[in-house]
Amino acid sequence: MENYTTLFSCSSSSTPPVSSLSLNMADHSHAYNEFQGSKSNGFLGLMSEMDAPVSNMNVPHGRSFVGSETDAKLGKKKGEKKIRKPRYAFQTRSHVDILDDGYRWRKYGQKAVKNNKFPRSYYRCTHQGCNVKKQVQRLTKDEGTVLTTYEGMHSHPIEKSTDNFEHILTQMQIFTSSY
DNA sequence: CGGATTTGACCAGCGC
DNA sequence: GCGCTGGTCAAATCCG
Repeated sequence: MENYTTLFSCSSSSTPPVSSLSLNMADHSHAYNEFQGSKSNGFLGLMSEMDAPVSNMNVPHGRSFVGSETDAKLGKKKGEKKIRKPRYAFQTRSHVDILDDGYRWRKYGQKAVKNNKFPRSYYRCTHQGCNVKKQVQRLTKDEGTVLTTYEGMHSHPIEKSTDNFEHILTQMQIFTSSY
């Protein structure tokens, strides 16, 4: 699991506690049955999908990971204001958009995107002072895959048990920003 | 009754 | 300069 953490840190050289992320993920107890019970097959099948080529996502090519992110568009103001936070994209094989990672999210928007016939949902962490955002979008190509993009870092302990999240992680294909 | 969703409006950046 | 697109706000609504 450490390797995932490494991936996270790469683009966030300037971003603070990468440790918190890994910590949060490692911090768990158990709520596994939740997934085993209702969504069962979803993640199991994912494992096999795992080594399958990820090509068909909207990531341009090659540069699927490593923080190249930032800059690009968003003409910076005067040299430092609009620094875009690194974003971490997870492509997950699941039939449910709601991937509960243990944090409490409040939906604040939904938008239809041009290349997807499915809308993209915008969520924000409800914890006070924690403005971590994430957006969930489902791939047109196969609706069984959702792309979750996290932006920012949680500055507080996780709110519910996430034993399952660790499992999900091991079965996810991880990318970082740049698309 | 309080907090979470929904949904259309609004806004800013970018390409043409 | 205009229109398109992505991202956010906020009022109305829903639900426990």
